[in-house]
Amino acid sequence: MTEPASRPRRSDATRAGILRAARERFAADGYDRATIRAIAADARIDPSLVMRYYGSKEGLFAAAAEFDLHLPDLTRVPAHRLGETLARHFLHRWEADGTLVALLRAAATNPGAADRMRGIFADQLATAVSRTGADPGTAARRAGLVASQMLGLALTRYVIRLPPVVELDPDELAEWVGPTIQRYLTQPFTPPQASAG
Amino acid sequence: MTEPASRPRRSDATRAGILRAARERFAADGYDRATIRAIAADARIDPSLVMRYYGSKEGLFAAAAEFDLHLPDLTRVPAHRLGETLARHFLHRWEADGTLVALLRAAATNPGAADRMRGIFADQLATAVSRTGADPGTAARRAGLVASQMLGLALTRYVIRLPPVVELDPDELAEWVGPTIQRYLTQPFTPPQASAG
DNA sequence: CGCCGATGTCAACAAGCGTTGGCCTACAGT
DNA sequence: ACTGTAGGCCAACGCTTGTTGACATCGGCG
Repeated sequence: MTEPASRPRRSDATRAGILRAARERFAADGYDRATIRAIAADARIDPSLVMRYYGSKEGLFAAAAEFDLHLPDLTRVPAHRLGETLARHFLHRWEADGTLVALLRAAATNPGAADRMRGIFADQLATAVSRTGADPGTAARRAGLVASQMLGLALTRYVIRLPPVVELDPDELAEWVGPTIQRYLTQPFTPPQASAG
Repeated sequence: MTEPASRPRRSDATRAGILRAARERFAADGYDRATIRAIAADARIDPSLVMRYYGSKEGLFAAAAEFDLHLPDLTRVPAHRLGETLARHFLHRWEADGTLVALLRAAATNPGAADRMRGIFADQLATAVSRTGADPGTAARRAGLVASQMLGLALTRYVIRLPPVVELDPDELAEWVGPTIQRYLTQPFTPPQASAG
């Protein structure tokens, strides 16, 4: 299946350039406002080449929005540090790679992007959470709650840029958010609703 | 300033219809994909009327994205129930009015919408938080953390539609998220980093 | 050299967009 | 009944978009 590296095609650099420009544009502008023409201009090639190599704008986005959370093996993390570990990992990952921001911006208006976002969190986050030893019946919900906080952080910090969230540095954010994640992962379901009356 | 109600203009119904259709379209499609033509079709009028009444697409959005969180007076809420109260209020408010979702979707790609979002949280949420008796020096950061969780919930539930977050009902969500908000509002800053070293 | 596929450019297409100005219609004031 | 005006529709504009197909250029191979 994997072709032998015998023929490093001369166009590989062009392909890669298009992909890099596409990621930047999608991250900065979202799916609709990022135009093929602008991406091609950034990569200093003709727009029609984008079509040749990626078929369509949708195809280009699909290639540009490939994203791996690179989640660590949570079975090797002490149970009481799961929250902090995850929070730190997410922040570190996002600061280094804008792809998630591109995907997030696009997911707000593009159904395909939203679908891919759901896939990432089902395949990667929910899977990792289910390996923490959490009750399998609750793992998906716990992963959803974790996603709500971590994506909310990405949204307010990188997309909407709420000043207080932008100004806090990653370490401070992890200290605040870590315990939240920890509780979503470990607190028993149906919490004491004692005072209900 | 406020004109006497002497002249209930015949076009008021049209204006309102445009606004209603605009809110729905902006909420469903975001700023770019929501077209004036589609909004006009929903309201069963001609696209040019939208221009007559709201000047431009930007103007229409500005009118459609007017949003009041209607936050309760937090000084009247017992200190230990602030988190639960706020979480419940947000969820209730969003289930009833799609305007915030419209603003959220648009804010992902439209700078003006993001600006308005920042304004809402500075003017309404940060103000309310600062009245809880929190240290004025930390109130803005606390409000930012609250926003990160609540907007993350809105994002995953209404925009990306992560299944586990969609399936939980508002009461369950409030039980999970309430304590998070409570901690963001009340936990002292520079939390004990005892175990370091 | 002469061929040929891979690589890249150019010009144009049809469609959709926000926006504009002219024209028709109905109603209030006299 | 006549007229002015507010409310509404229609057709078109200029522009940008994704996408396409014809044409140029390069680089290895006979």
